[in-house]
Amino acid sequence: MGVIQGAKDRARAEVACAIKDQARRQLAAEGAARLSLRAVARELGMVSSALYRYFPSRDDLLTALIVDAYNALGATAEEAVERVGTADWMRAWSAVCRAVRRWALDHPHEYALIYGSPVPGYAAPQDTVAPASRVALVLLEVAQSAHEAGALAEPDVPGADCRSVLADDVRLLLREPGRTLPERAAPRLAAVWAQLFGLISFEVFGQYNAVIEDREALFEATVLVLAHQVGLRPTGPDA
Amino acid sequence: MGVIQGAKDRARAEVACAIKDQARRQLAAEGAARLSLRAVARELGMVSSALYRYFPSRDDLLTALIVDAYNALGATAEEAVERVGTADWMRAWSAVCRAVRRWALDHPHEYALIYGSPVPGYAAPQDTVAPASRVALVLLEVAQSAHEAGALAEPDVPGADCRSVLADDVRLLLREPGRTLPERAAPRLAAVWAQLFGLISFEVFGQYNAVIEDREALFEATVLVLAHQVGLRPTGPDA
DNA sequence: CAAGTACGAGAGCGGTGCTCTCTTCAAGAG
DNA sequence: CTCTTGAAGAGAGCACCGCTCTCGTACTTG
Repeated sequence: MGVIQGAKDRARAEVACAIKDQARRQLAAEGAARLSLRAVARELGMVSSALYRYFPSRDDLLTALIVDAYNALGATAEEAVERVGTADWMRAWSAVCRAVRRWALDHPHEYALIYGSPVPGYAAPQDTVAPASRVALVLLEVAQSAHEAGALAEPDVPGADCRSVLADDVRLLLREPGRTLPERAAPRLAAVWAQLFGLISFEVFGQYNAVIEDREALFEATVLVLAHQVGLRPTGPDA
Repeated sequence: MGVIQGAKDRARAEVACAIKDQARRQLAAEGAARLSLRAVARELGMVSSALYRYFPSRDDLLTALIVDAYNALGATAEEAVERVGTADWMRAWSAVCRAVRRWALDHPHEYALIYGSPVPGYAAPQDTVAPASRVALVLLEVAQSAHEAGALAEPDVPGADCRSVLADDVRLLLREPGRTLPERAAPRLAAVWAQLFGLISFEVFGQYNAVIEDREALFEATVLVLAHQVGLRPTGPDA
């Protein structure tokens, strides 16, 4: 087969896609816990055993959904930053955070799948790490552009920076061509990354019920604090 | 029956406790998804139907475990602050955060049960809200003691405070006798509360895999930033 | 002592993930 | 064009699950 895959492979990919779509629909309706292979097959007019030709187990189907969810969220974040550009880094920062929150609220079960309790096993399969890091990379890109403009401040809390916390993979990533962000800024960013999702998780998972009323206002305000924590300072008037 | 419950009630409570213990053991070993009523009953030498005399459904057993987990974590936080006192509020703040993180890392599946994806239904039962707020109340207590010492600073990020985000329940709580914390400090605290658990969740749920190596160092450093964000400033030399 | 009741056992229902076998059918090799 | 090979789906079946119902028993209570 050449660049154009044969009809058979195309059909196979289409069926796999239909299975994922139906599974995603059940996921959105009932949550990951109640997602059933048999129900998916039933809805698609197949018999349950046929489904195993495409996904070797329920966990593999879930993993595929996880990868898709990471990619959907990552694409959302990337689109947000593309739409506003990084010249005004404060605006870009807020736009990305807002887009991530919006996606999470619109897809609570998919969000729970990727940022809630890890459902299958305890170690995420290797093919989830790249999609999972897309949002973080977008945040890094915003910080990078601020740094290039010389507007990445040092933290104003003493002892907030710490050395040698980064894994080697990330250290290498930071040394890639085009990346000039100092290594000591990365831990701050990683912490803020986690804090951002903590904020969103509390809202999506209902921890703010009967505590916070106007969650959007709190989110918007806190996103500014997080930007400050990374070192971003209000964009100058020339932006 | 008087204050001392009859033998029958005592036996009933003991069996219910044994069921929860066994369930907790399976939870720790396999996770909430794989917790099975039949396996619990089998391990206890009963038949599965007998278990329904104590918990009307699997979800009810899970809810009981959730309440217990919230209480265990809450007690841990309370003990931490009792051990160091609130005179040195920075030390108290770090101690509480550290204790919560320690508990989470020691009980990952129980942590996932309460701060991961909500497993049963979407609305948490009413009897979980009080246990769930114990950690937040401890953090509030630390902030309160700093405020009494006149050491609760205003945020240094413009626009970080916002009005009318609090639910009425919390507003009432803040007006209880002995509570003098200004209402505008509460949203900051709520945001930091969520951010703290975001930090811990990323570590427990493996989001920091291949990203952050020395998670403890990053946590300790970030906890200081969070304290700063609440308004806590380093305790004076007279503490 | 008698009535009532809480408890455990057991069978059973419908559902699940997953495996195995069997048939069909279409693509590629000669 | 025939023949072979392999992939796809159907169906039965296994072990397990949550949950319900019934039935004997043992204990508490009036």
